[in-house]
Amino acid sequence: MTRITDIFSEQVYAVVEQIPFGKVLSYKSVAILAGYPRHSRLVGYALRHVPSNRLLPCHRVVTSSGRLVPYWTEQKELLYRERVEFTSRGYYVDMKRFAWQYNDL
DNA sequence: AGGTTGACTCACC
DNA sequence: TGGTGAGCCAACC
Repeated sequence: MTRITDIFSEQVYAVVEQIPFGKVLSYKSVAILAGYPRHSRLVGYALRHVPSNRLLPCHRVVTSSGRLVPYWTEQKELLYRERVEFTSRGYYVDMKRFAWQYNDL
């Protein structure tokens, strides 16, 4: 297939695989690092369709405001296990402290 | 071929 | 905080 997301998805996966334990990245940042700055929505599409056999820490990808995936209750638990902390009301990841600073590479 | 749909983001209020 | 509306763009009817 020649769908753009086939190539795109591979690059997205490659980025997500590199997110360190205990850190998160926004869809937008993943899109930028994958080389497609305006395709944050497609990152969501790609991650929603990750093959089940593929081991990928996609729970470490959140919205730019730090929100979690709606209706994916397991995600918060996974992040808890990595000692990722949330804002007082618990709706947002504390991005100030837990967003991966990939600029340091 | 064209409208609808998002695991999105940003600006505003 | 929280809602809305516009911009985004390929997949999917």
